[in-house]
Amino acid sequence: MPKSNILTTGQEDAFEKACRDAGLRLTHQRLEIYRQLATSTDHPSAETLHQRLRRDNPTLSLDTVYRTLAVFAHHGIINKVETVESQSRFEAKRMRHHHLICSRCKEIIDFQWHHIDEAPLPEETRTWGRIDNKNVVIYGVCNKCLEAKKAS
Amino acid sequence: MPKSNILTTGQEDAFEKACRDAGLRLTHQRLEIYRQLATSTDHPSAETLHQRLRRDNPTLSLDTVYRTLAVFAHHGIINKVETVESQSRFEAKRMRHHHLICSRCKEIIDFQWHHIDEAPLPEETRTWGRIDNKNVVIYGVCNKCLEAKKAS
DNA sequence: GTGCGTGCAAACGGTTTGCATGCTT
DNA sequence: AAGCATGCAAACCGTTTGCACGCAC
Repeated sequence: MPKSNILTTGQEDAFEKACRDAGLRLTHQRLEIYRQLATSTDHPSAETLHQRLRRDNPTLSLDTVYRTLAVFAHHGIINKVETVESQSRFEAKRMRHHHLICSRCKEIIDFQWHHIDEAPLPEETRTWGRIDNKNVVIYGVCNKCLEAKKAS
Repeated sequence: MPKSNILTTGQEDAFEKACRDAGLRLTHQRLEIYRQLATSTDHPSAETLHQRLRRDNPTLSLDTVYRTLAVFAHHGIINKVETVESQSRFEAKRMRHHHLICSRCKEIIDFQWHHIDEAPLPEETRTWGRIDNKNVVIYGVCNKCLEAKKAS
C-alpha cells in the first residue's frame, strides 16, 4: 500500500491525455483528486477522499470532489463501485479485477480471478443486450473484523 | 412473469416460519410487502414497492416499507442488491443467481451461472476472512434501450 | 394487557445545484 | 478574452427516527 500519492510519469501522462481527449481542463484540483484516488487501494468515498486531500489542499471543497468524481466516472476515467451501502465508493481504472467487501468495516479490496474473466458468459446474458462489464462482488467479514468480534 | 402477487401455500408457510423463527410479528403489512417483493422479478426500490402496494393498501406508509425491508434484510429473508445507483433495490431470497443491470433503464434481471457457482475461489480470497456470498454483477445496456437509442 | 409495529411528521446525511468568481485554454 | 471549473451556501432526495396510537401475541 503506497503511502505517498505520487504517480509514475506514465500514469500522469495517461491521465492528462484522458482529460484532453475528453475535453476536460486540466486543473490543479482534478489532478490532485485523480492522484489521491489512483494511489488509494481502499476504494474511498467522496468524503474520505476529501478529508485526505484537505491535508495538502485546505481550500478544496467537498462539492468539487463530488463534481470531479462524477465527471471522471462519466468519461470512464474512474469507476463507481457496486455496493450495498448508501455512500458511493470509487476507484481509478486499473487492471481487470473483482471486489471483496467486508460487511462490518466496509473495507473493499481487489482480487484477481482470471478463471472468471475468461469463462464464456451463459447464453441468456448474450442475448440480453450490450455488455459493458462484468464484476464479481463477494461479501463477507474480513479477518481483522472476525478477530475484533471474537475479542468483544 | 406472474402478474398477480399470489404466493403458493408453500412459499407463504415458509415466510411465516421465517418470521416466527426471527421473532417477528406477522402483520398484514409485512405479509403484503413480502408478497409483493416475492412476486416481483424486477428488484424494486422501496419507493416502487410502496407505489405498487398502495393500490391495494392505501394506508400503508413509505417508512413502514423501509422499516420492513430493513428488518427482512437483517434477518436474511430478503436481500439488498449491489448497485451503483443511489436508490437501494431489493429481492426476495431465491435460487442462487446473478444480476444483469441496464445502465440506462436501471432494470435488473436475474441469470444463472452454475459454472461460477461451482468454480473454486482464488486463493487470496480464501485467506481474507469469512465469505458470506458471491455475486456476479454485469453492467450494460439491454436490447430495449439499445432499440430506443437507435430510434432517437 | 404487554409491548412490538405502524403512521405521521420532522430530522438526517449524502449528494446536487445556482450563482458569482477564478483560472485554464 | 471566453467560458469551463471552483467554492460557497442552499436545495434536494432517499432514508431514518421520535413519538403516540393500534394491533398481534
